[in-house]
Amino acid sequence: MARAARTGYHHGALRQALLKHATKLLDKEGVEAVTIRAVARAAGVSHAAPINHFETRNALLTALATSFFDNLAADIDAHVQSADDKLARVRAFAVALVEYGLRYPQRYRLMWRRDLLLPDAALQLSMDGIYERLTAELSGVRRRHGKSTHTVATAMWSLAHGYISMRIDRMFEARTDEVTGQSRFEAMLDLLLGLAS
Amino acid sequence: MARAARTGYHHGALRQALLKHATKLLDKEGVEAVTIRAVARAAGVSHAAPINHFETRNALLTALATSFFDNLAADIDAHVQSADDKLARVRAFAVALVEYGLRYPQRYRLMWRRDLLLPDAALQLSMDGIYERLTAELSGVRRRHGKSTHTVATAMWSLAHGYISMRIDRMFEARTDEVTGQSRFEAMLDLLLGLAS
DNA sequence: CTTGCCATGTTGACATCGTCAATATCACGG
DNA sequence: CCGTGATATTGACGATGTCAACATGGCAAG
Repeated sequence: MARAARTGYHHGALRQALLKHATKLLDKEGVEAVTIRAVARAAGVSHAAPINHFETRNALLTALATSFFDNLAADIDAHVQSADDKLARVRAFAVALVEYGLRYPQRYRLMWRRDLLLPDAALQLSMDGIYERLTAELSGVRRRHGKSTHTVATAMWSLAHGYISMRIDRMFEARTDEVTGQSRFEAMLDLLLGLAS
Repeated sequence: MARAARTGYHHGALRQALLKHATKLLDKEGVEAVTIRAVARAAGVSHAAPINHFETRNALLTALATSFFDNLAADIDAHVQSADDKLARVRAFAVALVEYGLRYPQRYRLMWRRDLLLPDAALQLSMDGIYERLTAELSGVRRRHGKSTHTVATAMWSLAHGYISMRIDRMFEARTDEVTGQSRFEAMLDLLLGLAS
């Protein structure tokens, strides 16, 4: 299985092709454009062919989201590894998350569309992996306050997720004063981590 | 106009009725269930009747979201007014926001579905009103750090929005240790406001 | 080498949706 | 008393997800 060329009737590697075209459609036109039929058209197969590889549209979207979580995890690892200081690793985690969200807004949105994603072991695993990376990094940092690691993790996660969501939805567009973009987020992170100057 | 009883053919107060049934449908089954036809059925009119009051489905959803933002603003005002201390008012703002989001998850989700909401002056006004309340409360609070009011506002907003979103999507479900719910969020807020014990 | 099985594709159908156009009803102002 | 404009209805169209019936052909067992 997983052949490369199509034999005329059978495609040969439809699953991969579907995921590729679905991602392209998602990035370009948003999740609404990722219909089974549109993806099938893009791959040059009949409208019902995808059902052999993804039982429903939501199953396709779930597979997509899983792959995005894995990509994000890789990005995070790369960022974190290139930081020396323990605190810098924590910041690198958050920065990687924000960068991914702002770079691929449609993917990021899909990743949290609980109403579209099926309960799925693989997806859950990929998601949990990210959160575990965060708690792992945080547990190594000394704290002056009495909050638990989970509290700090939840706070950082919420801050980053909220910031990304609002930026994607252009909520801050009209009221950015001097500081914007990455440095804006890092200033917020300083606040949370008690590093405010 | 805005009569009460239906005359047999004409409804009399369809617009109100549509919004009421749409809200009920939304709370019960999510935004996907809020179709023009379903709302029309609930109101006991034909499938195309709503078009006289809302040009498209998204226009209906936009009107819904606007009313929710107004309700939220009222909730916030009530919470904030019952606090004496300036800092307590800021905390009351955040708590009101979180309470609303967790109380009406489907409404809260819809309020941020930029892909479903039309660019609309009334909606924008209602949204902006909320953010302005936050900056107004924040500008009265003394700060030890050098961050601007906007930075703190953005941070608080992001933290609350992220927390609500993740709670709605049950992201923290599996990993809540001792502290949960409201007190969990308040602990996070302490962190951000530099009140960590 | 042959044969038959079954994963993979195709075709056609159905219900549902948003939206539009044509038509019907009726409350109210002239 | 009448007709006109706002409001409802009916019917249609194309798009969608999904299912069932059928076609194709790669591959493994004989």
